[in-house]
Amino acid sequence: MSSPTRPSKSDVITDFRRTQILDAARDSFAKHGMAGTTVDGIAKSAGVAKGTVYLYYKSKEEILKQVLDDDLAELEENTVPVVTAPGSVEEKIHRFLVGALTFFDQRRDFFEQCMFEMGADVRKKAQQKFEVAFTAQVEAWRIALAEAQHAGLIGPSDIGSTALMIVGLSTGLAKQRLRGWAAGPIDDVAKEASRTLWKGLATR
Amino acid sequence: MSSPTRPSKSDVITDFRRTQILDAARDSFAKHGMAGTTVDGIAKSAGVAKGTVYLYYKSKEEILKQVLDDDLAELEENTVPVVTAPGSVEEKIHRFLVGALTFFDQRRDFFEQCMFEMGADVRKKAQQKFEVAFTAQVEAWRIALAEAQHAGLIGPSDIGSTALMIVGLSTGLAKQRLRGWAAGPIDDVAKEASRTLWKGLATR
Amino acid sequence: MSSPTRPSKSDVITDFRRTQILDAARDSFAKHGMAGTTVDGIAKSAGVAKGTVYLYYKSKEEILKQVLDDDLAELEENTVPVVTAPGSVEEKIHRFLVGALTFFDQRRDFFEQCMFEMGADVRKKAQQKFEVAFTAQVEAWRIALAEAQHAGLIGPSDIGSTALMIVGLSTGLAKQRLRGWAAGPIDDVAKEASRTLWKGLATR
Amino acid sequence: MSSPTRPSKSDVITDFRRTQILDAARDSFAKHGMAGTTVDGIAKSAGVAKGTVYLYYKSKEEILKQVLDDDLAELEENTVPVVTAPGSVEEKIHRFLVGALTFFDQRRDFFEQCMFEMGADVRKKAQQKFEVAFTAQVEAWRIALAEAQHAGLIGPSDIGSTALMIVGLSTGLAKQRLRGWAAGPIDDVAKEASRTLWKGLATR
DNA sequence: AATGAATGAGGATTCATTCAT
DNA sequence: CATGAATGAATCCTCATTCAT
Repeated sequence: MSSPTRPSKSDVITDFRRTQILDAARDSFAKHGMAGTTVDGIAKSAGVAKGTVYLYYKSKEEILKQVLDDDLAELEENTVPVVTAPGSVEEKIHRFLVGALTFFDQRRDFFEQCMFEMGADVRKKAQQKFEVAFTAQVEAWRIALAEAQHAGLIGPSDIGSTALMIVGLSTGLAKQRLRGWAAGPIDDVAKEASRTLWKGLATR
Repeated sequence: MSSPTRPSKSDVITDFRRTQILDAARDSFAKHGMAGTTVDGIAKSAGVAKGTVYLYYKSKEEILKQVLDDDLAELEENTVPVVTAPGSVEEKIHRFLVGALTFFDQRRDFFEQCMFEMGADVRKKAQQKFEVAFTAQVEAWRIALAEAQHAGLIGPSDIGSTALMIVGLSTGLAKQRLRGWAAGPIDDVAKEASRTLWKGLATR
Repeated sequence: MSSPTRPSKSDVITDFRRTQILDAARDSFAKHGMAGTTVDGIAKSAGVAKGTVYLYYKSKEEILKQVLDDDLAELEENTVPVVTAPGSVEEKIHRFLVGALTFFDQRRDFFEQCMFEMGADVRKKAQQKFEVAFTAQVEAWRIALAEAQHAGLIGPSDIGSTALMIVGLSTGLAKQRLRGWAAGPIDDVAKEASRTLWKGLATR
Repeated sequence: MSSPTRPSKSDVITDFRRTQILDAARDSFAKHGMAGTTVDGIAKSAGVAKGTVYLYYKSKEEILKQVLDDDLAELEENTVPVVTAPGSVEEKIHRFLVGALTFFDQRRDFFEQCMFEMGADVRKKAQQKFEVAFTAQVEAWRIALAEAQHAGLIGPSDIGSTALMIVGLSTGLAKQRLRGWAAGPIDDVAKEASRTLWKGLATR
């Protein structure tokens, strides 16, 4: 009596396997980098045979692609809505930075090691995806800033440049933390930065 | 009438070869990444035989190390002195951003592709070097900001956080440009950002 | 109704492959020496791919080590028991020489070419193994000679020196044959030598 | 007023260089084996440039060939005359063993590592040379033993086998010492062995 | 005669991918 | 579905030899 919405058993297994493999892969990519990761290693970590990996993913690069896809989707979820959601610009900046830094803090190892290690063709695709997330962020900020400007809350700065600046700041701060060059509670960093930026942007 | 300071002919050749190889390597690293770069390819680009490469560098990784060393030294030269040099904080921020963005714009391909692709051990060393440049930048900013605060020019912000913020902003903006997600004259970006930041920091 | 002692199919395959590779390797070592032997060549002789060789042995040197191990075990089996077994000293000398010479005659090519060609570290281990075989032989002779002396069968010679002499003679004669400098039935050589030695050693 | 017998200056230099290189080579062959010896290493030890080595020897193998030639000539000088020289058979055996063992003791490292490491073609030539030395020894013994037999000093043994036996014994004992499996004063070993052999051979 | 920079053939080893079981 | 043995292309590195200076 299976309905179309109820996942079949094989669907469940497939999902399970894909997750198993993906998690193992993310781990290994994080620890050893793309080049340092072997399919054999992924398989062993995932507790399956090497051949099984190829039942679920066409190639090593496809696995990396999938890991990136998933992670970038999460990044977007963590950062775009908070800009769109109601609140003051300062609050938005604060929430945005918290979202971005939290995400990168969690994915620290992975991004530290793998973000740029893929082969030429995959890299292109991956970067297109990064760009999508990035663009979404910038776009959200453009809208939010335009509204604020229209409401007379912020001065006559260039909206586009400012949006890039905020997003760029989030990336730069995230990287400091990824590298271990800066630490401390995310909230403190976000507070300080959002206060300064807001003061720099506000009408008065 | 050669003096002891005049480089011998073999020194000249050695320098020439090392440069030849390093340039070819930087190029290939930029185009194909560390993993995608073959020693044979470097040799061919440099117009020498494979064996010759090994006369000047003992391994592929050593070449990458050297490229990084050189580039990071240049980054430091481009960014730290301008913070130390006299001028208003706004000017300093502006010059700092210009220096950093210019550097990364020039090295665009290389950093886009290679910065994080080396093997585990080399990566560690490379990151230590990155950290040196980073620390030097932050330190220069700490000093400059402390002076400005002491002179009553900037408000009661946390000096450390602010230094990290400025440096982080430079990295983040640089990356946008490396990825091709943002373009336009460096000077415009730097002007906009330095103005906003200064307004956010200034006493009044 | 398979019992636990029945080798699994994969065990059989593993054994088969290892033997296949080892035989091909022994051959190649014999024909071309360690340096002149390529893994590719071994693989081709064994009828497998290069990579397969590395599934069963982790390096070329390990293969050589294994060949040596096997052969030395055989040498010991061929020479030590015959000294321990009952019989007159003359008979023992005779059987001992026959055992040693037969062994070397069979392994002629291998020993002719490879015995000393391995890398510094492997060589050390190999020689330790040679020493084990050698020591076992000498020890067996010490015991046999001491018994004979105690029984008043042989004169007051130095047991240790005599043991070394017998073993040394076997090696020396074997080498003559390996090199092709001396031929003829093993039995004749052994008879003549054992007679002379026995006369030299006997009480009267 | 140079005479044809007076070596020209360039002859002296040539001789000097060849000796320099040969000594360095013998050393390196002894320490690292044929495969482990690099022409660069030989050159450095000899204090000349790599190219210079090729002015005096056509190839690495030729150097090895020369080292072997020299050493085997020395071996022959140390062993054959003492058999031919007047004296009792026991004395001859004793002197012969002393000569052979002394030679190998001195050349220990070299023979330990190199004797069998050359490429197929060189090996053939080298072994022909070994055979010459070997044959000379056996021949000398044949003559000496025939004389002794004719003089009624030794029993009705087979002269040929006995000659091989003596020479084989010298090789075997030498190898024990090369490997470090047996030590002690050469003279003791030689005395014990010559006494036993002589007793085994003597008419009564 | 002497040098040593340059060469490039050659070989060991790794690992992504396939496929018979 | 799952396995893992087999494959062989790909790549780093060494070193004997040559040759312009």
